[in-house]
Amino acid sequence: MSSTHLSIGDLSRATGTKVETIRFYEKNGLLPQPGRTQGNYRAYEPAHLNRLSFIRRARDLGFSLDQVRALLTLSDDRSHSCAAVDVIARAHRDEVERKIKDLQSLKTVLDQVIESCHCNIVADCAIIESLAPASQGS
Amino acid sequence: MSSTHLSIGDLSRATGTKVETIRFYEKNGLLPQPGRTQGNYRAYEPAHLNRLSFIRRARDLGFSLDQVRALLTLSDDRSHSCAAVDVIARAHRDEVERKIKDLQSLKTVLDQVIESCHCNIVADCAIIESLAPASQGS
DNA sequence: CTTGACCCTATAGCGACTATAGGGTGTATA
DNA sequence: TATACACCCTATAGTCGCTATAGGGTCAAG
Ligand SMILES: [Zn+2]
Ligand SMILES: [Zn+2]
Ligand SMILES: [Zn+2]
Ligand SMILES: [Zn+2]
Repeated sequence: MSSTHLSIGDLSRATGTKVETIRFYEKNGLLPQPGRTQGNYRAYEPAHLNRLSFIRRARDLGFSLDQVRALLTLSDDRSHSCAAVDVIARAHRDEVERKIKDLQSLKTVLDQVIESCHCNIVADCAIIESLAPASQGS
Repeated sequence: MSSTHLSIGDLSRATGTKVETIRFYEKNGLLPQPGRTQGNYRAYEPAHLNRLSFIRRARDLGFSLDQVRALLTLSDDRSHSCAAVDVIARAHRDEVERKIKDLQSLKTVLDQVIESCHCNIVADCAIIESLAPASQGS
């Protein structure tokens, strides 16, 4: 392998991505197919590393693979308006906001349920009671 | 079907659970197999309805199916200490708490990223820049 | 007697990986 | 030179919690 080419392991180490995940991104059209060595090893260019870093960063920020694909396409069209980028980012932020709210009200209920358990045996357990619809007799 | 028996559709309507989901719970050992009618229809007892309500309530609270299975087993052993119930509930609450924190710091970053976009074209877009590792040239 | 609502099984799909089986390649060392 | 070992390859199946589809059977009403 020439010094300008990177193996899949190099990309893996450089980005903290599992090798299988990199192949998965390729199979799913997020990462373009690289050239191959004589031994059929993938031989990446630095641009591949940049692209993979982009993907991972976007994934870290919680964007879906579909959103990442869209962001990549947009980022390739450098002269295009970035309005579409903004739309994707805001949609994602709104979703994160919704999830936070959902989890917060969930936690409130869980706190109440857990707090209410001052018992010893399951028959009297307020946690179990809070799950059961009525007196169970199965 | 006798009036004391419930069809899968009855359970579905009573709990807001899709029919396929009920069969899925049965296949995965959460809901015991009911009797069958002459026409091979599932014929549920009221106890099944209670159990399904329990499952759904626990799922609404975000417990995993494994956790629900454990809670069901514990709730069947009425004389047992409820310490194990407490452990499951607290573990779940802690996880929810962690997720909230993760999403909150995620949202902070997303807010910053979105806020920083005052541009017009992708080439200058701060959102794209925040994803890219360096200047891209692929 | 046919329509239509309901039910059955079995299987595949979702998202985003992860893991396994069963091999091939390339290099360092005994 | 043998061989050990790290690394790479493909293809396929598994994870979770459903959901959807295909291709049928059952049952009551009109
Ligand atoms: Zn090249
Ligand atoms: Zn208790
Ligand atoms: Zn019965
Ligand atoms: Zn912008």
